[in-house]
Amino acid sequence: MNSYNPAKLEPKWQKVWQSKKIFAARENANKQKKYVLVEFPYPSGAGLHMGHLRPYVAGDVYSRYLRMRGFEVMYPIGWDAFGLPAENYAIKMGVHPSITTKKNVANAKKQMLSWGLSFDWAREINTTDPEYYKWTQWLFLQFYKKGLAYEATGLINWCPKDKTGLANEEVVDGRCERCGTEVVQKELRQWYLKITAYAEKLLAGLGQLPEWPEAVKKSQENWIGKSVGAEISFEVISAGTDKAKTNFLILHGRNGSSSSHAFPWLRKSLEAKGYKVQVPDLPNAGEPNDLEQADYVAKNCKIDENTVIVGHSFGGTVALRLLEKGVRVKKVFLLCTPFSGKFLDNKIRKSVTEACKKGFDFKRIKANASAFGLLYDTTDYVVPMQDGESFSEKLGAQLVKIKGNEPHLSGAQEPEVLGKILPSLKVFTTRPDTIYGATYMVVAPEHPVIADNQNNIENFKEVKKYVEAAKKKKEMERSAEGKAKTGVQLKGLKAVNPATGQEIPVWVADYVLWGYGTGAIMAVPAHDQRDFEFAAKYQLPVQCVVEPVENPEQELEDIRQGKKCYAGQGKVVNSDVFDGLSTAEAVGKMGEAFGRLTTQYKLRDWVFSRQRYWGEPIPLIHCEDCGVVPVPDKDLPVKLPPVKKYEPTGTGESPLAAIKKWVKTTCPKCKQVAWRETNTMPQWAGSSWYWLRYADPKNKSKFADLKKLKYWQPVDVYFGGMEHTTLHLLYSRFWNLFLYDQGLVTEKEPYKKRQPHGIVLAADGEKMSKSRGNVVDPQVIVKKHGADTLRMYEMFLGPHELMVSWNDQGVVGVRRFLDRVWQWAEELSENTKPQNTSPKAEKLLHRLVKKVGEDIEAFRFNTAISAFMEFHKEIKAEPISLGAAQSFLKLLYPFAPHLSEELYQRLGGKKMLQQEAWPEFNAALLVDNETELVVQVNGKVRGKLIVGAGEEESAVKSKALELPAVKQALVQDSVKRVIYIKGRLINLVI
RNA sequence: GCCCAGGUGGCGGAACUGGUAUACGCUACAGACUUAAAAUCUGUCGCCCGCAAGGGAUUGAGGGUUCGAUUCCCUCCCUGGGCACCA
Repeated sequence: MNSYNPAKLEPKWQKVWQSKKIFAARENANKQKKYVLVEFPYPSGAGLHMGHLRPYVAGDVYSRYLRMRGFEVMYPIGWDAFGLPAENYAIKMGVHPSITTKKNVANAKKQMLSWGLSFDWAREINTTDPEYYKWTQWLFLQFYKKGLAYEATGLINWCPKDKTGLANEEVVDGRCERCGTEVVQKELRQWYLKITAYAEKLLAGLGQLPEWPEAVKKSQENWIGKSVGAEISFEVISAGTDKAKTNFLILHGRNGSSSSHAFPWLRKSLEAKGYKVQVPDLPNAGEPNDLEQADYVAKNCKIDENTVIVGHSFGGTVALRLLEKGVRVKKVFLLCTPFSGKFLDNKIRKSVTEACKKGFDFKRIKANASAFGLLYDTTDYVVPMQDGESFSEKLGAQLVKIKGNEPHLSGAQEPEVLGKILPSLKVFTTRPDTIYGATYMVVAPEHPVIADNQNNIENFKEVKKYVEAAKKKKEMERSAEGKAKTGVQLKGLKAVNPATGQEIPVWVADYVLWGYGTGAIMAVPAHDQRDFEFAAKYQLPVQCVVEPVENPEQELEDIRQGKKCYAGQGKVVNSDVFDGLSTAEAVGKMGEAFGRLTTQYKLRDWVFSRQRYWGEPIPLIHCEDCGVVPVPDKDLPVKLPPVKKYEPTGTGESPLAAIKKWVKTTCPKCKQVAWRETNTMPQWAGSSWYWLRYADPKNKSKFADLKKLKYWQPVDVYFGGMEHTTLHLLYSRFWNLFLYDQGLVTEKEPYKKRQPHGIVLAADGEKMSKSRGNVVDPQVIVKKHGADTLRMYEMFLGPHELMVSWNDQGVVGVRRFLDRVWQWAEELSENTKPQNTSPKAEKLLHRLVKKVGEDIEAFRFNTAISAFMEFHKEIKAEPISLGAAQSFLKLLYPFAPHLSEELYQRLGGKKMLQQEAWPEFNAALLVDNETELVVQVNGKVRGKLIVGAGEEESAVKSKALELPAVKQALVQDSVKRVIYIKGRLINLVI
């Protein structure tokens, strides 16, 4: 008899399986498909660890099981190989990351093969392979072409150690998710993916994923952070003087007049607020001349340094000519003013185009006004948005895109315009129903209203000091201080509560975040805990406008008097015509009355560029004339050039920027000299679509063939870790939803079921780490006990989704079990006399078939393994037929494939186990005809009875009453009630 | 603070839909085999009282529903994870 020698037989079967390609997946129209996915690893120098093993083995057990159940199973694997470790190694040792990667991949693959994983290696992919990242780049360009990839300069999270920008999702507790270095804010030009455009779809999609764990869905929901409320503008005035001095000059456009468009309404609205307004009728409005009109205005209107010019369309051109002439004003608003002289409707407007062609002296213009406002209509069909962008660049002013009541902002009323031209603070609130209780306003330290009003803020020095201190505070410190709120009043500024008309103070405080909503709030101390604390500290007034409906009288009095904050729902009071409404009704009504209803998300756009070498180059070209131009499909991939130094510059430029020869290229549009984008993509890029590539990994003309995608999509089960919930899992859903909208994939949601797994801790209950010296190397276990033991113990440790502690001593339990199975089967194989399975063994086997099948489908691997052990203990001395023993091996196969395969052959199996069918169970055999029944008196166990399965209550009762223990218990009382559960128990109640 | 898991022997954990709590494995102890040890096999093994037969309490704590609760409900405590001054 041979003894069990996994070191010998495991490599043998691994070779056979590979050579016979029994794990290859094909598009087979006659079979139902199953797509089992595990997160592909980063091939690190340290090799794969226990954390990788857990999901991979789970996926393997499941895949092998499904194949035996007759499904066409795809279980693919690949390498997420861009990333910092290889790059950092390159910096240190000068070895190209691709070499390190290749070496590490070879090693990890060896490990995977040694674990007996049934991957389809023909579909292996590698994100660093140009044939792969060609399509990552191509997909990026699809985003770009749809306006979902954009370049912007802004404060971003910057890791000083890795010297690169990070996405919001990569910052954990103010530290770099990868290296733990404290993240700083840095002003940089970056590429963004507009994931916010998909916030609603990403949220709604969660509702269509019943097989996802609640925890994962909740977490994504939190991260997206939707809140419904209203945006409301509060007019801002500077104390006393300013309002009287400011005056408005409104200039109409071509074919306009003082009585056309929204001009009469605007005049009335402004005058009602106490401003002086001039709206001249300009000469030759039909075919206007900008210079002539500017002269006319200069002669006929009163203009001083407190004048705000509002120029609509061509009126804006006239306004700029006025400044060129040397007229000094306070501010100029350009409303849909043309720049290029080209129009969206392609009509000819000769006078306008000619005026544009003259160009502008922006230096002079900028010198003659202290501020510019650019208001452009998103529904305009005449003046392109591009014109607004051009002005924005030339004037250094922010372009504000609004949606007018009529296109080209030509409605009879344009409230959005009014809101913008009056100095105002916009707030977002989820409680517009409490607006009558807004007794002060707070802006974030970064809010531009502070810099804009430098001259109007009396205590500007103090404010500036506060703002600078706040900016220095790291995120960490802000939260470490807890809820202690600080702030400074902007003295000299007042806001007007649009509901009450009252003037209220404006404060700056860092409890208001620049990154959320509008960076400004209306503070309602009576009904918001944070505002209440702040008001208490700085003695600001508290005005109760909501009363709870059900609270006891005592508390109600405190709330009414503003002594207590009440943030709940209730009845609206002290709110004029809205009194008596429920807060729920009032949210909508008051939101619409004083602003507009809108929705906010916590989700931020995804910072998509990294200033590092080892990533996919962003396939864009910067041309002086054509702007940003995508690299044509035929020129993809943009390959990483060889470099001498991998070190990031640290200035915010990627190491690629130093490769002059590579950077310099020609513009695909105009063939002039142009420059390549030197940023690379984040590591998340390659994994945002990899599961699609598996369906068609060798395709040279497409990222994946739609027919093949249709067969394989969606992923049926995706095994992976909790740590990717708001990273990879969110990002890849975003890419998939986008591709779905482009008709490039067939499913809205990529993963039908998500199966998370608990992390594997060391024996000491700590995380495995080199520094703690508690790492268990899977290869050591393979060497000592074999892969089958490793796999089974890993599964046996505990429920797949819970965290478990590896215990080296525990491994032997599984090893002993496999040893016993081996002995048992060997003895059977040597027994030449055929025998019949005993009824007991037969019954237990059928139970095992049912149990193991159910457990695998529910990913309860640990209890399936217990069942094997129990079964084996029970039957090892029973007579058993060859067929029954083979069935047992079929069940064991997904867990311990090598041992099962070997023994199956020795017991006369003809095919590979993977090609055999999963055993069926006979339901009739599962029923017991005699059962052990528990006899209880008042719920306490007093004895046991063996009775027939169908036995009636009366018969069981009389048998039960005969039991001595029952008799003893019944000495003094009589049975009042009998509860009889067939096959379970009889309970005598006395 | 909010949301989501979870809390069962010395340890990892099991228990279907409310029906014998502690399956399976580890550890420990005893025995067999051995010159001896390892390996293997057999047995014992949650707690308290008891020589034993037997009895009692017990699934984080307290309360409730029920003939019966690890399981359902309420309050609280603890551990892990997520979000966190999100207006």
